[in-house]
Amino acid sequence: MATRPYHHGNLRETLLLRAQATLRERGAAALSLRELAREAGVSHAAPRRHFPDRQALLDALALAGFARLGTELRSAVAGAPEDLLDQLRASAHAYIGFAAADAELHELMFTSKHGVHAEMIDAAATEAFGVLIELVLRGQAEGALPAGDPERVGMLHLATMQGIATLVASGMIEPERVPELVEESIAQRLGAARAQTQA
Amino acid sequence: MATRPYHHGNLRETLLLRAQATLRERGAAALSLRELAREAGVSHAAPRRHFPDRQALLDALALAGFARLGTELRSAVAGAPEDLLDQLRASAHAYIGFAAADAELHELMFTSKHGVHAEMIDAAATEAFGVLIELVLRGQAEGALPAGDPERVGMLHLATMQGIATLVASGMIEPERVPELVEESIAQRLGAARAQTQA
DNA sequence: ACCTGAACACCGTTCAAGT
DNA sequence: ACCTGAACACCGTTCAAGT
Repeated sequence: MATRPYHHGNLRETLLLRAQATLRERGAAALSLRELAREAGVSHAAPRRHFPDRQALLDALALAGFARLGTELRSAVAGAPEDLLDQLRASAHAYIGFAAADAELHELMFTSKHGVHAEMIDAAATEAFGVLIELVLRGQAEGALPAGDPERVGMLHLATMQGIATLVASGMIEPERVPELVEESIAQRLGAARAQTQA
Repeated sequence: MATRPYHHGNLRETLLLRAQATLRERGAAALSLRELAREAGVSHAAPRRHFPDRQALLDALALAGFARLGTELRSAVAGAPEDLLDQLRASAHAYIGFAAADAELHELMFTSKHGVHAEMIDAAATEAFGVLIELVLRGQAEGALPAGDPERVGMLHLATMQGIATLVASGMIEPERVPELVEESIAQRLGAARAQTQA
């Protein structure tokens, strides 16, 4: 019979995987280092080598969340037709869908107090949102989106997606209404660009 | 010498007030029913009459938050010139300012799991956002804002404010950049309306 | 109607000690 | 380098009992 070795060998990943499942199923409040340790079959103090405290675990979850969000945004855009409109739409639904499917994770990703890891998480977020910013840049180059500081126009678009996602998660927007909100948002930006070029 | 009476007489309000301060100063994670009870000079089980569990306290805080947000939005609009643009600007900054000054409360207000009190909180949110929706309606009547389902146009505006607020709170938007984002947002909506009427 | 006190089962965090 | 076990100080929640 194989006895469990003293060194787990893969504890960090094991803890992180279980934590992701718990977060999704029972929320961030239900996350406990001790319970995760129990589930991994190690002592309650073992996680400490990998996550010095509870916040470190939450931050690691947020970080992994941004990595996955980035992947999903990229593949949504890659899977859509070449058309700018289709890609804007696809990325919007990918973003809002991510937040709806993993509301607790999404909340964690945008919480105000990451403390020590704030910089790392900010960098991951910037990386994840890179696709959206690129899309906006392309739209501006085509004259389809409003001109002006690309960072500003991109951030505004991002904020709108973020806002819709949060309002859906908090129950203030019914999921069925998401498509028309996305359409309205895109239509208004295109309209604003048209008004600019006609001025 | 006056001895503390057996009945506190005002325990619920006392707990709520202290909780608001703690939330602002040390965050939601630091909120403990036992500590609040200690600070109020009652036994640790006393809060139970007023807040059956911790979530009930958090929900009460969210509810009070929406009430205050509604007040601040209304007074911001009331304090601005008659001009639609000025009022849109004023309400936007009031909203984002509220979230910046009370990031933890704002987070709590839009969390995904209010559970039992979700309906009550939704109603409070709708009430608080009433002013914004009225503003949008007026803008549509003047032809200054895009036409179409007022709920949709209003929700989109709301979502944008919400998104900017969240991104500021999470450190992804520097506070100094808020004014230009607000201006860009308003300008794009006005532009979209112009493009509509010219079509 | 409102509050107390004891009890239960959980936490996060720390640290000397083991492998 | 990684994990254990005991210890400490905290929780939320429950409930019989007091005023």
